[in-house]
Amino acid sequence: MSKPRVRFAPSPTGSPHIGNIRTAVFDYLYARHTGGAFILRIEDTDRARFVEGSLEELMEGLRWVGMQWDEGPEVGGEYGPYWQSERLENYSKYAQQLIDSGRAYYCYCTKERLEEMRKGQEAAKLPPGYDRRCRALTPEEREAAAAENSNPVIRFAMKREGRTEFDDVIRGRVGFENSLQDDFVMIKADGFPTYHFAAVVDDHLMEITHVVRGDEWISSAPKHVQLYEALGWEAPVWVHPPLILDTTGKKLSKRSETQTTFTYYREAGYLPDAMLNFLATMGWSSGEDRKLFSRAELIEKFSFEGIVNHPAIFDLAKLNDLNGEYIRMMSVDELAEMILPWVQKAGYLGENPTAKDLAYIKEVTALIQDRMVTLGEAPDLVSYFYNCGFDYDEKGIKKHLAKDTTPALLKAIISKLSDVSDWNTERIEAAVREAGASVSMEGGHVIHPVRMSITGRTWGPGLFELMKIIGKERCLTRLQKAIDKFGV
RNA sequence: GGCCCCGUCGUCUAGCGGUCCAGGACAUCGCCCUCUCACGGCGGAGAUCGAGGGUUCGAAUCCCUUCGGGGCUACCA
Repeated sequence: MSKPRVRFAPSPTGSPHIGNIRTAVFDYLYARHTGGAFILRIEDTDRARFVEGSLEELMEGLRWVGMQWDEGPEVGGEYGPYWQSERLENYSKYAQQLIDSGRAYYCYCTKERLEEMRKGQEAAKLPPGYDRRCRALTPEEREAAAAENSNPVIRFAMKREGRTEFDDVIRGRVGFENSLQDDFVMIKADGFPTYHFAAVVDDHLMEITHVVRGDEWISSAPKHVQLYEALGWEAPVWVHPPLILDTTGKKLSKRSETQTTFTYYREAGYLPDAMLNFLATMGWSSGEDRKLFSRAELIEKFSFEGIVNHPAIFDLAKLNDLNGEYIRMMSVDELAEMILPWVQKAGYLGENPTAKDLAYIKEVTALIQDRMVTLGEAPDLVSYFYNCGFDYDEKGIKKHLAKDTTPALLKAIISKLSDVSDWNTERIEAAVREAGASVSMEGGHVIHPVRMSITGRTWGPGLFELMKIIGKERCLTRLQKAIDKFGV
């Protein structure tokens, strides 16, 4: 048997959707697992909904998670073009073939008539659908209709009797009553094909072996199955993974509270591997009690059979947990490198950091690594290592600085610290504790005021480690500043 | 409304007739570590497997019914 060929076929109608990307993950994993081809095909058949730049955003997103397609835009391939808008001849050719064989027909009904018809059906509580008025026109009737409407659409003549059944890898055997099916439009009045027709023609021409698409498509699968039949083509294997739902249990949409734009997660500082891990394990399970999977493991273990048959609710908390895990798995050097652009964007470092800057950011990174969930948090976590003009936490001031014991304590600490010549954590700690003891204070009572003075915060990395990195001079300055500011 | 799909802790899931009075992970709570916050370690609470009937010596696992949720129902994908 030849190698599988799967395709991810998005429409460039807006920012890539996280649900679609999850489907792409399944495509990608399956292709890599089997050594098959992962194809990117652009379904730009709806000219009205086309959004400039969305294809670029999508490709950038796919590459960001490391899902490079083997055929498609920018990489080419033997089955191109990979834009449906450039494959129009194919659709008219096969549409004509279907008309000739009696399985498709021109429909001259106007939108107005269609709307009226629908209203009537609604009022009569009948299932909506085209009434097939143009399905069996006599030559005379056709001529008359053509005179009225010179821009007919082409409809597919669905079977009127029996059932259309097919096997879905995830659902098993699924069947639909033919009498309930609609004679859908294959070619629109503007000459462009609809999804149903274009996808079938292209999947066949591109020799797609497995059609993987969201569950929302399963009810239109009979159209596709009948199309394959009518064209005399062998249908692909159908795979309809369940949808991803928002926290209210509805299909993810722009209206959902959950961020549905894939790009958002990249910009928020989630890691590609964490994202891949998260997406892959939402709706798919290897059967093991495990949450961390490397890309290689995912590829090795993936199978369609492991896809569950029920929808999953998008859980940000889980993504956050995974991202934290991936951040902690990185070496300090790697992490520092990833953090760098964020710190630069925040203005803490310039375009061309010096070797000293780089060494410094590594030291800082080591201290914040365990506390970081997303890269996007880096600027905040890192701020007081660069910026001396920070604000002080209000509650912290009340609790640790606005006390009459504060000035004496901080003065004692400045004095002790000034004598430290070898600025390392042991010496700093000793000095701070000794200074505290000299004014009869210890533990948190001395450490918290110092932390507040030096970072403006009540929490953070170990005080002495952080002081070591910030340096003696800046520490002393900040302590003095706190005395001036909060000393009574 | 009609058609189709789905239904195990709050969430993601394991489970394929007995080893399950249901396991793991996230979230949550408590304890330990500790200068705080994290990390880490330990522990707790949390699912009568949507409900009701069968089948069977035995069911989360098989069958039927029922309820609930979702998807589709365009000259959008």
